[in-house]
Parts: sequence; C-alpha cells; structure tokens
Amino acid sequence: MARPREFEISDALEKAMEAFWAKGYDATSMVDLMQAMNLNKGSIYAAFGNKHALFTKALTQYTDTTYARIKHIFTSADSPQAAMKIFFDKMLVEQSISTENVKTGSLMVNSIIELAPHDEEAKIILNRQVKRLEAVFTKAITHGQSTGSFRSDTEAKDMAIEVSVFTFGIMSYRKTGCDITKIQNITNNYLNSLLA
Amino acid sequence: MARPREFEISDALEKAMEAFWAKGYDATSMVDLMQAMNLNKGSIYAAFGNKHALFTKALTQYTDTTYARIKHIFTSADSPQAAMKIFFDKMLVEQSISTENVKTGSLMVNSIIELAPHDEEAKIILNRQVKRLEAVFTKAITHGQSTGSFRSDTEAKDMAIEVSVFTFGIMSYRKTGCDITKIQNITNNYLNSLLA
DNA sequence: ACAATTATTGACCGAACGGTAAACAACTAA
DNA sequence: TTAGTTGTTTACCGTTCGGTCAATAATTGT
Repeated sequence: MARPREFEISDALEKAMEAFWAKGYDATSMVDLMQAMNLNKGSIYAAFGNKHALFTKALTQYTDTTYARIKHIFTSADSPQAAMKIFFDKMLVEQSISTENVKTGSLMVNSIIELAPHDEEAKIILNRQVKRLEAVFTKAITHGQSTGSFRSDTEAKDMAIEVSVFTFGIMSYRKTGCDITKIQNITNNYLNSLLA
Repeated sequence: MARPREFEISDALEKAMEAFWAKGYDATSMVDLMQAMNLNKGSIYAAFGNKHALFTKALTQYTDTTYARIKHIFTSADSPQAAMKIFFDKMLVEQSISTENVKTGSLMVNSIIELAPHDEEAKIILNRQVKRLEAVFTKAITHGQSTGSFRSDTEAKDMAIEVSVFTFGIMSYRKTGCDITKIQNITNNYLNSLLA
C-alpha cells in the first residue's frame, strides 16, 4: 500500500458532472473542473486519465444513478399512471432546484445534442440510457393498457418512444427559461392525453 | 465608393450557419468558419465584427427564413390539420437531407441548449423565434378547434406550447441517430392525437 | 527506522484559440 | 492619372486550451 487518495472518486465525479451540466462538455475547461472538483490538475489526470475519460465516467455515474431512481419510481408506485405522474414531477423538479440554478435541462439531452453526432463513446452511453428508459416506459404502459388505464390505440412501445420524445422536448424547452408552472400545466395535459 | 466586396453577405452567413449547425457555437473555430465561408479571417472580421456577432447574424438569418417558410406553410395549406402535417413532414426532412448529414437536429434547439442559459443575445433571438412559432400554431389550432377538426379539451395556446415542446423533443431525439421512419411513425401518432 | 509506493502539487509545454494590424489590391470620383 | 476609400491577405499577438512531469508529501509493510 501507499499514500491513500484524499478524495472519493464518486464525489469527484459528481462535482465534475455538475460542472459539465452547467456549461456543456466543450465549454467546461480543466480550470473549471479543478475548481468544481477542488482538485489539482495532476490529481484529476492521475485518477481519471484525461478530460474526455472524466466526462464519460461522470456521465456514466449520472445515467446509472438516474436510471436507478427512475426504475425505483416505476417499481414502487401504486399504478402505471401514478408512476408516470411521479416521474414527470420529479423530472421537472430535478431541473430546477439545483445549485445556483445553473443545472437547467437534462445532462442526458444536453449531451446528446452536443456530442452524440461526433462522439462515439458518449453516444453509446447515452443511447443505452435512452433505450433502458424506454424499456421502463414500455413495461408501465403495457401494464397500464392491460388494466385499461392507458389508451390502447397505440402500441405500447410506440407510446413509450413518444413519452421519451416528449420528455426530451420538456428538457430542451425548459432551457428557454420559461415559467415552470406553465410547463407543469402542459405536462399534466400531455399525461392525461395518454390515459384512456 | 471603393473596392466592392467579393462575396454576398447572406451567402457567407448561410455557410457560417451550416458550420455552426454541424458543430455548435463553441466547437466551431474561426478556422472552421474560414474554410466553410471560403473567406480569410480578416474579411470575416471586417464584415461581421467578431465570432459572436457572426453567429447572431447567421442565427437571425436562419430564424427569419425558417419562420417565413413555416408561416407560408400555415397560410397556404388547405386546412389547419393539413398545415400541421406538412409542417411536421418538412421539419423531419430538413434535418436529414442536408450536406454530409452533419446538420442533424435543429439549429434553434441546438443553440437553445448550448447558449440560452448564458448568452443573452442568442437567448433573445431564440425566444423570439419560439414565441412567434407558437403564435402560428395557436392561430392554426384555434381555427382547427372552431371547425371541429382539432380537440377542444385543451386551450389552443396550451396545445400550441405542447406542439412546440413535442417539436423540440423530435429535434433532440433525432440526434440519437435513430431511424427516421420510426420518428415519422411517432410523429403521425402524435398529430392524430391532437385531432378531434 | 526505512524503503517502497502512490497521491499531490505547481511549474511548464506545444498547440489552438479568438482577434489585430500593416501591407497590398481593387475600385470610384475627380 | 491620381487621390481616396474600402476589401483582401497574411503575418502576428496574447491568452487559454488540454496535457505532462519532476519534486514533494503521505502512507504501509518490513
């Protein structure tokens, strides 16, 4: 053994994630990251390799914890429509009550737009997240359709993708800085339109 | 009078816009722009001021021409629902058959996500575009509701915002590189769900 | 106590960044 | 023809970028 690390990897990744969330991958400099993580440049490189590797690790930690939280919502809620409502509510709150209000939108959607077209590694992580969230939606909608609470005029899988698309829309639209209560209203309308 | 400019301002802005569309504002360097516009650095600075001014001018030209095209669709179509269908179709095509397929998504949504939170000038241009597009939607939906073709259980204005949000969603979701026919399918479903 | 190992620190690197300016070229008015 | 004006070219500027490395600090096994 030797000198132990003075920080927790996952704490550092969390801080890095917040920095990337606030400014995007490109616009977040190593200096920004050093300040956000409260670490020297050398320590960051020793622990994570380089800026891109740091990003993919932070992004993976983010997608994994987010997926776990969403999955938990859908497995513990009383019904599919209750789960969907909680999901939308939490999603909106998560975007708003963060540090300094700089974390607007979703790191997933932000990163898809900035990086997916030309960053293969990021794309893999992000597409994986999209796919598994859609699987959660599909399962809930299928269940909801079988009990008659969800509309049955559309295949569950297609409806799940539509929910995904709508979610992406909310995440993007919120970045215009519009009133959150307006968005809550729109979201409630949309949710109701999914029900039978 | 003196030596005339050897290029057209709007042509140069169009080329700049394509470059910004492909890589985003930050990631597009002046060298990228010089190549895309086929202009020397000095000429660009003489004509447009600096990188940010070039961007806002290119963005304004883009939002203005796009708005004109969309407005034309809604004023010349046979009915509100026909207009909405043409709008969604055109929107999807515009994202796909561009040069080298690098222009994915929408410059408006891409820019909102990258810049709106911290770039006040860009935010003004973009919010203006969002607002006037929503006005077009609202007018069409109001008309559609009065003739009974659109659902009337939601206020036209709210439904217009929902359409806006859904459009944002499509623009973002497309960046995952998913199959466009899948998206067309989802979009058709969504459009039908707006009708009475 | 002391070697071995690993983390931290801070100075440093070349490259790329946005931006500037002087020299040159092309046009007009007189 | 020439003076005045403006566009184009190109070399150059300071700054910031991501990244490296040698020196130093902290810990463990023996």
